[in-house]
Amino acid sequence: LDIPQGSMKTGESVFGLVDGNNFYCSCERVFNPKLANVPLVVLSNNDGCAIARSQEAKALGIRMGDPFFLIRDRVKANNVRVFSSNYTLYGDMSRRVLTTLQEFTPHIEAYSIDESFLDLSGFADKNLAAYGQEIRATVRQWTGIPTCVGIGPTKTLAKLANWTAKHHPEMGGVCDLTDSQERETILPAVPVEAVWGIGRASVAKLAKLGVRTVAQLREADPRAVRQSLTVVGERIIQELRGVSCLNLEEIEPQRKGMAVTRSFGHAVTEKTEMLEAVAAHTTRVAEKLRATGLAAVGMIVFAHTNRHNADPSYYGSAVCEPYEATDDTPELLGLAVQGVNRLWRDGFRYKKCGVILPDLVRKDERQRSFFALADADQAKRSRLMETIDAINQKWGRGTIFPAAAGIERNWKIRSEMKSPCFTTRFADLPQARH
DNA sequence: TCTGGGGTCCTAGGACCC
DNA sequence: TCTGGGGTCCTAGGACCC
Repeated sequence: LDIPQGSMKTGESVFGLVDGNNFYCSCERVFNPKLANVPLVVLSNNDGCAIARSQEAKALGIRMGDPFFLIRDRVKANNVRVFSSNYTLYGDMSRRVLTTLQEFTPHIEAYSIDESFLDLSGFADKNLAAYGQEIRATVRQWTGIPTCVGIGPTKTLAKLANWTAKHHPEMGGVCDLTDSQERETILPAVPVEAVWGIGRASVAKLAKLGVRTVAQLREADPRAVRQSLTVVGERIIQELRGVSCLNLEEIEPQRKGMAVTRSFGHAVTEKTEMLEAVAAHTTRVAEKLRATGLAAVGMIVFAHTNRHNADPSYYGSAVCEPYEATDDTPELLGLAVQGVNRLWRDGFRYKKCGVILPDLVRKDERQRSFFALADADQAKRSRLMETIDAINQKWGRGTIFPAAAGIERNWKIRSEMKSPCFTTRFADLPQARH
């Protein structure tokens, strides 16, 4: 059986998946008790779409990704509390949850901002469901974040267990699918779209094969499924059968690409504004590079118009390459300006722009070039960048920045309903009384 | 009568995730 | 007026090599 990625193990592995409930909404509730038990949504960047909804908001029929301006009436009528996203807060709360989970097992994969896989293999003689309850209760008490815990012999089954716990409140927030008898009662009732890795397109393809439930997918012929869902689909079947194909990734692999892209708060028609925005995004992505010890081999600058309206449409992009891989802000800014000059077309109403670094290398392993700056000059530039990063670290992001990134920033995203950074800024500390 | 065999690397596009 | 942002993986096909 040709199943790359990870080694195949059977039997003794046990995975736990801890997932924050409506995570961003829960973060907002931790420091604002008035938000308990009321409908609440958190919006995407630019206050565009609903990307997190409390149970009460879900009950009102507000769906993931609903554009805010389309649900505004329902929001008003039902007094739904609305927040712009506050990633500083959510990131810090995520870190607190992770720290708490480390009390329960040393082997953790931080899978996303609100989900972690736990290796529970050594706990097989314990009552796993009871251990799951202990985890939930501790995370709740120490961080204020409610979670659900799914447990299974493979990552895919742990994910499915988590889904089950979320959809069956009577289970108390924990579902253990390590027992195959338990799986027999649950899997036939779960629709195939609940499976990790099965999206819209795969649901349609599986329907043609007559596969609608998770139990049917597990019993399906792996070769037939591979025909339409590739090796990914075949791996899912094995995982559902309890054959582990996906390992716990405790060490974050080196990332392969990096990007900073944003919509504009208002349509941009002036090239100077576009240059500012691209420069600001480039400045940010360069900081991210240095924070991770990486350097960019190339850069794609892009800008495009609004695809949702009748404005004349234009998608522009330009590829730029430095002499050698770099993490230097001024050098990347030079490339970005080149990019804008090449892609800009007068007369369009631009909606979004961004900078993508598709190929990254470790800076200390980069291929050197004859044509780059001399080493002594590079060392000076590195010290300058280190100093700027240190100042911005100490006094807050954006304390000093290249003038090219603009002062007024009329193009900036909307973020009109943002909560304070309760846990990361002294000025924003929550008050117990006024 | 009528053109080999075995590779690698790169890219675009599709699909999926949170 | 108004619709997010940042990632990963897989495959097919083209280009190229000997």
